[in-house]
Amino acid sequence: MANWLFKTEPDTFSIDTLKQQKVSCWEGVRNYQARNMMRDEIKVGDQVFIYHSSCKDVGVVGIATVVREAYPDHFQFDPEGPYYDPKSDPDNPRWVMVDIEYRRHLRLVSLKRMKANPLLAEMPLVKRGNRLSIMPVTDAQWQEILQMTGQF
DNA sequence: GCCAACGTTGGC
DNA sequence: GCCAACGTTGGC
Repeated sequence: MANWLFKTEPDTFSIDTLKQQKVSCWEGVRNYQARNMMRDEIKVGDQVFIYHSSCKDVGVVGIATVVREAYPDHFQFDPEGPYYDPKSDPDNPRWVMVDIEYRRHLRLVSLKRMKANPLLAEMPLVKRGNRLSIMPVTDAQWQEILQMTGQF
């Protein structure tokens, strides 16, 4: 079983939204590296840290689990929507999404604290300029971040 | 296939 | 709102 971190802008979709919906698709990923991870590696039962970006309290805010593996992201075919990709072929969709289920909130683990923790130095998240919206998290990193919440 | 221009991401 | 860093695009 693997662990992941998914970034989201809470103004668009937050951990609270996910809690309300319980299960949600993770649409709108338009980056090949992130897509490949969804398509090839993310499995049902994998654990996911939800991370809030571009907001006041940037950091890890909760946990979800994967409940459905990669399937075509239909938002790529909606010309009215923000995730439209005119170059994607309906017979061979370019973009996929997975479904995740809300598990729990966590006490915020801020990006600032993660950057200051040597044990997390290898996370793509804390490396300068990294913009991956989906990234793998090692077991050690997962445990360390849980520890940093002070809840466990 | 190179690479400059451009658009986007995302922390601050 | 600024701007550095990155990915993508498109001319050649």
